[in-house]
Amino acid sequence: MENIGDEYKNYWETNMFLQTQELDSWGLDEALSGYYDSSSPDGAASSAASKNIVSERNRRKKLNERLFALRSVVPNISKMDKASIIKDAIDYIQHLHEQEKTIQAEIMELESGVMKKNPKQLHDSVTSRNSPIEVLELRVTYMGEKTVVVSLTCSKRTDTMVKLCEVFESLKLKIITANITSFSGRLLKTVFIEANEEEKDDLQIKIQTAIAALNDPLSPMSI
Amino acid sequence: MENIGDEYKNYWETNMFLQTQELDSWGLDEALSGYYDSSSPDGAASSAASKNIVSERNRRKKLNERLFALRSVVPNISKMDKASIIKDAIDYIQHLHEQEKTIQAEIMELESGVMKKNPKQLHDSVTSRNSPIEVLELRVTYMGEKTVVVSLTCSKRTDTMVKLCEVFESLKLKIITANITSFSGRLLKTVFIEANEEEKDDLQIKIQTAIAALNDPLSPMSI
DNA sequence: CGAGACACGTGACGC
DNA sequence: TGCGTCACGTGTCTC
Repeated sequence: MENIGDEYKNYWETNMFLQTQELDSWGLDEALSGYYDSSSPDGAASSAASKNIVSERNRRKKLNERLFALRSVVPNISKMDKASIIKDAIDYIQHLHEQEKTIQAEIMELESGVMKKNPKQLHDSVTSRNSPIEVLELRVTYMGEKTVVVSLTCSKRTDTMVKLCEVFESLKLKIITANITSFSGRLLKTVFIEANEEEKDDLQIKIQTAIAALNDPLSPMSI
Repeated sequence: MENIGDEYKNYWETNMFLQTQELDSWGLDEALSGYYDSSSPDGAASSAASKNIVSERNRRKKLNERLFALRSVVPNISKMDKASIIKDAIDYIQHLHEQEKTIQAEIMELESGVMKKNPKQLHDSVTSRNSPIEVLELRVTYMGEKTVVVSLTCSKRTDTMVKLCEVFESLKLKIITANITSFSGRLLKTVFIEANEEEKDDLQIKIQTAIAALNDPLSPMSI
């Protein structure tokens, strides 16, 4: 009688995440509810209990759908925990807040630079060390045949493409083929690298630290 | 025996939201757990059951704290429903996404607006003296709809990709979308640029001179 | 009174 | 083996 719970187990922990709509297999609830209410001979009470059960079920279902929707709008989600999903969402919102401030500062700088008649000064101040790389997603996958694919998405800022290339150039990897494409304010870089499966995680760490070090040269991130 | 639930009721629906930390009034859990387990005579089983109970309690508590924290980073929250909190968070994140796109478009416009009058050398220190860019093919084509496509092939050397990006970055073009792919010692860069047909030839000259200037900064190639 | 929202204890499942 | 996570049914409160 607990098999319904089992289905939901699969909902959370296996790979059927892409059809969150069609697990509406609750049609036999009414029949079951009568079975549970063996202590109360009153029909009205059992009806109320079943109502409560199905209502609660719908509430939980709605909540899970909401949670799943929240997960879908937050990039870079690692763990599928309910708590982790909410935590990642919080971190992401705070990240967006910081990013908004950064971008607005950049806009202010650009505007104030336009006001002045000195384009040289403007460009130097903007180019020097502003607009860090904002990584939106970083995915490192082992594809077999000793090849690892790195897929990186970030927002397009000033010199972002240059810095991105510098990062991968500095890591001295065995790059098979690389590709950068830019669209609608985004930058997507895909790199095929010759490496074993064990080097995958290490590679991801390396890339992250390299980008972090480039964004903030002051901190001694070099392990 | 259900008074604990009552406290939590107040936690959600009254005004004690500001002390989400100090409702640690679960100290008598162990004593109660033994009471609940009246069906199992085994002491070890009751211990396990109580462990599960307190663990589950902590899990729920953590989840509620997370949800509360999520609520605190999302402005303009009207309803206190769990589902509504998550929904508002989703809407807020999507709102931030749209806003980010708008602002980035604004930045792009601002940057391309600066490009108008800037005869001075942009990057005075590109440095890197070795391995010049060896252009194998440069094709500039007008595609209609005010778009010009630049297709450039060169041999892959050290930092070639970086330099290539720098070149196009320094020209301050209205780039619609760009793409670099590397294969078998070659580098192919494709750039879609917003420009009229008349600017086509001028564009080709600009790119050639920029690359030449980068390869040999000593010669006064700057128009 | 019912409808909705919540916390609780419980059994099950995976690591 | 425990430990963490989950969905479930239930009792209780508020509107």
